[in-house]
Amino acid sequence: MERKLLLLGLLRAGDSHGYHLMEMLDKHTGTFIELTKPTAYRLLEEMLQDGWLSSHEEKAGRRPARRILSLTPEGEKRFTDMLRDCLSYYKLPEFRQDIALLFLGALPQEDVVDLLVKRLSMMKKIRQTLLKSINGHAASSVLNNQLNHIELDTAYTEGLITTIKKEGVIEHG
Amino acid sequence: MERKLLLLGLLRAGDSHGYHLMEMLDKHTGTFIELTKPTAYRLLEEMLQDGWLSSHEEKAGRRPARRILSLTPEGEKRFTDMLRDCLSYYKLPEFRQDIALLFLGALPQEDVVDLLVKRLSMMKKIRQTLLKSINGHAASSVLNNQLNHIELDTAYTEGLITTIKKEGVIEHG
DNA sequence: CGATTCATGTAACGGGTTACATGATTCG
DNA sequence: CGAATCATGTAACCCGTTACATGAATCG
Repeated sequence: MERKLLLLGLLRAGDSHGYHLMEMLDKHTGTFIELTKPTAYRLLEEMLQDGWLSSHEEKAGRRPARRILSLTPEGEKRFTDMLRDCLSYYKLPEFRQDIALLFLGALPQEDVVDLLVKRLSMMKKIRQTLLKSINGHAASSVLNNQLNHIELDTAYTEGLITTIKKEGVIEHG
Repeated sequence: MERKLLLLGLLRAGDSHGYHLMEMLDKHTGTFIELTKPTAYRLLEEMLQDGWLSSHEEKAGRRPARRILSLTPEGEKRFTDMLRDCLSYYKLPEFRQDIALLFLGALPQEDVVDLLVKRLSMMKKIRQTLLKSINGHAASSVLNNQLNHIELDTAYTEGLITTIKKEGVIEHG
């Protein structure tokens, strides 16, 4: 599972605790990965149970104690195993958003254009935030690939809009 | 939710029953959408409960009875509402598979190349099946967009491989 | 002194999958 | 007669989210 891989990968760079890991992810990957606190804490807890991680409490000043996590040798092994599995595997991500495009004929043409324009503007916002997180970023190669994907969708949507304006909605199914 | 939209959209074209809907999806969208039987039956059941659909039993020959489903006016309304929502919304799909690319430095260079080559071959298989389902297909515009996405990833991965061969693994994080 | 940050989590729910259960019908 | 097709579903589980709970420390 990729999220465990991610957490283990971060811990490989140095011991850390849940809160700090989440901080790193927010900055590091931006929109790239969505991983919420409850999920992260649960995954870490699981990996502790399974012996992939060890922990000790650390009191810095009078703050609430941190649970510092470290990779165990077992965890290190699992990391490389999972890494090999993930690297050699590919799956086309699901483009659920495209489902709606199958039914353009169900709405008046002008409405379709308006709605697609809204969709376009969302894309452009996302593109902007992606661009920001790319600047001077370690993982910029991966993020650049994402940028290319969103630009592909943008071009596709723009094409759809102009086609619809010219030739009307194409009926599917 | 896009899957309900999809089922409603299919039912808009004519009354049908669960099994038949699943058949249409298998042929129609190929790899495009993954929707398993239990999910489909549950979604249909929910929409029946909510009055978006009505049903009647139909005994064809001596086969097990079919539950024929029809859109109600309520269902028709929900369909267009959801369609508008989905059309005007965009979200970048999550590329979880890219997580592994953040940690290429953790493996020997030759291994990374081998693993990425495997990944490439999976991409090419997926591309092939996509190409097949595009031929003479109603939803070919959307499928073509998907094809472009997979070709983008292919090119990216090929680029990675040649870079690694030339310059070694780029360290992240 | 109120808001934000640091730091931990739990509870409840949503959405989806795999594997299992059932049983008649038709095809080879 | 055995396998595939037609047709319905349930049970158990996995993965993930939102919203909530707690509480000290620091900042403005």
